Amino acid sequence: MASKHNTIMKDIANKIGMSVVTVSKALRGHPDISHKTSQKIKTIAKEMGYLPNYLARNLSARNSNTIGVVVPKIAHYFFGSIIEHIYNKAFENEYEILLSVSRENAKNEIKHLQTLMSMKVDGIIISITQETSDFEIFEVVKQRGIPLLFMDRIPPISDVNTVAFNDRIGAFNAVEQMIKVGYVRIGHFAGMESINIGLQRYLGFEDAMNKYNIPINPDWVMKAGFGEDDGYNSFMKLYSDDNLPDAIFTVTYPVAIGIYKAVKELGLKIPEDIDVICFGDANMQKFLSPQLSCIGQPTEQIAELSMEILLDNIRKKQNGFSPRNKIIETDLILRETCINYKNRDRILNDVNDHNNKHNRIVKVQF
Amino acid sequence: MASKHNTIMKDIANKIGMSVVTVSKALRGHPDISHKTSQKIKTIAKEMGYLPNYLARNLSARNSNTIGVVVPKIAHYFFGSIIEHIYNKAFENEYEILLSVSRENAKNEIKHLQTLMSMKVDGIIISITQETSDFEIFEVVKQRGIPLLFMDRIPPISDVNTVAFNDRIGAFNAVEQMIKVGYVRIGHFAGMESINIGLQRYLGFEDAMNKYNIPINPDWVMKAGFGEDDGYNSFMKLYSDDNLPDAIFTVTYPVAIGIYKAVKELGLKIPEDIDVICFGDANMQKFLSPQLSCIGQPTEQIAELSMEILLDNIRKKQNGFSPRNKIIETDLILRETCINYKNRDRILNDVNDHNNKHNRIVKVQF
DNA sequence: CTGAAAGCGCTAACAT
DNA sequence: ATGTTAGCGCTTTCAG
Repeated sequence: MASKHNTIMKDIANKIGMSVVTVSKALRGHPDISHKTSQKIKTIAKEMGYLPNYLARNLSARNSNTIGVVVPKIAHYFFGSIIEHIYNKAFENEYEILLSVSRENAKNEIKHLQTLMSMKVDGIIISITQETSDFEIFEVVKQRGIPLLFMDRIPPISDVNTVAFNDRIGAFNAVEQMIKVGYVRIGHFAGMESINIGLQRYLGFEDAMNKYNIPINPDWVMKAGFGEDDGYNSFMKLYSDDNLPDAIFTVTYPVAIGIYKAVKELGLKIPEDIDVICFGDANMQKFLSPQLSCIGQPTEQIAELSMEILLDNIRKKQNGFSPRNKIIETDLILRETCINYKNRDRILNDVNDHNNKHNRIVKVQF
Repeated sequence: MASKHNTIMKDIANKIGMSVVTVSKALRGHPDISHKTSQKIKTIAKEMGYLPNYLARNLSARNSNTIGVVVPKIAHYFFGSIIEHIYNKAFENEYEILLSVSRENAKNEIKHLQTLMSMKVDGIIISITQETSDFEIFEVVKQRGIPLLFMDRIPPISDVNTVAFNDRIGAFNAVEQMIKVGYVRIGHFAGMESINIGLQRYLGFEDAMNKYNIPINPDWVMKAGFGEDDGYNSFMKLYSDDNLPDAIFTVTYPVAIGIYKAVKELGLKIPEDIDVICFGDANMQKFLSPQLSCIGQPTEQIAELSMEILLDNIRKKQNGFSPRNKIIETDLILRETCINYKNRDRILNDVNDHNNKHNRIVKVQF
């Protein structure tokens, strides 16, 4: 530290002939100190370019005014957007954010959580990776008394704060939309079931299919990951098996993008050859051709609510705080996919077929 | 801290009847300690769920093994991608990343820089906001002896590390491509000139126009920001003035997206009514319709090089380190825009006109 | 209103 | 090979 300029409290204290304690108190606006000396000290501090040493401050004060955030990805509209909102909320409340990116890797996730604990953050907001299956680390966090909140991606453990979207209803709405448009041959590119968003979205899909008495073709339910590659590969698989459904509901928008990519390569057309709707909105979807319809997740809402609950937990953790679990509703955003029959005749045939076989009426809106 | 489980070194020391110092050394693999006791201590530490307190460690060791990163945005492919690569590099080198997002706000930027200094980071990588015009804070960082590196967005100050793309040549290549395709009526949606990427890309535009002796129409040079809104508004302005060029080179891809949006709303067509090429690549561009051609920036390269230089600076700062300035070349990525004439006859007329007037030959490749 | 004493958890320098 | 001493910069008692 060969720097000219690294004022500490002691320097200020020496300069004005007072003690370090007085300086410390004055700088923090402690009522002990008279307004006059307080002002004087603050002025001098500014003149001398004083900056507090948070390591020392936090070590001694045993709180850091810092909250840790762990997300699986960052080059991704959903998380990018959430993080910006978390920052805003943190700023308002004079908290710092320590951001970690696990890159969908459970080992990284553990490492990051340990680091955050070692940095003595006041609380943690986390969206777990798609592969997280060992939940012990979360127990450790809890046992250490660090307020913890799971956001969007939630592990099956109890007694923790959670804020999630209503994935099941959202998925249901998407699939119901497909059915209302007239589709019967419906596929679902799903995520892992080990994670809530994978499972719940699958269940929503199932709910809708069941409600309309449409049998689920297991060949068309591809359980993979949440990424573009997963969508691409799943689609290619079905295509090469010559076993394409008419429309696909995807668990995330990158998966849908993967389908767009495959479709483009294969010289197919959306929605004529295959129609698509996805869970999750992103800025770019309205620029796709055709514009991708989706289930929109209000990211600002999840970010703000998560922060509010966590901050509340931090403030009240001494006097007993019971974990809260919140669900946020999603929006059905209709753009240019899954809004129209793609092949009136074939669909009519399919539907008639289906209705004959299943003694159940699917209405088609043309 | 009403937690059951917050082992500190002292607890370990007590348990095995040794001193805290021995534990500290053992845990860090200090050669002082015999392999045997070292192993023993490590085992016990693990059993007791010991996690180091970084605040204490860093306060006493006066280095934090942490580097601060400040970026203007995060819900943005370019920065998202860079950050992921920075994380990878940091991991390899056992560094932590403290990530701050300024949200294009110079005040936030200053605040974040102060926080990072207060947190005693070992070094800082920063991409400044589009509005940063007061560079004093960077001097403060330098004076404090904290290694500093500017990445991509660089202020006009000397004696600091910088890693940037060759914006001028990149822009030149984009505009030359437009000219080769046959455009003469070329506009540029530029950024602020106060920041290097704004200025350099403008200069590259100018270089190309000059090389081919095409006069620059100042009405078509819109100097605004780097966002989608800027592109949208600029385009709407030109449109409502009934003064559209044939093709536009944009300073960033969000600006181009803004044009796509305006074009869609106005019922115009790309590239028939207006052609576009932009600086900066993003995952989504190949899904736009038409696919947007651009100048690609190798994000992995800039991230890795930045980290390497910064780490080198950190290691050598005691024994004198001279700031390094690196330039990375860009790629011209041709997709579906600016690859073809949009109106052969008109362009031929334009070009003939132009050649007659300027005694210079622009070749059109049909 | 101000300050002296003690300590946060850890590490570096110097013994032993 | 292990321990003692001192201190990182700050905050929290508790006396004055």
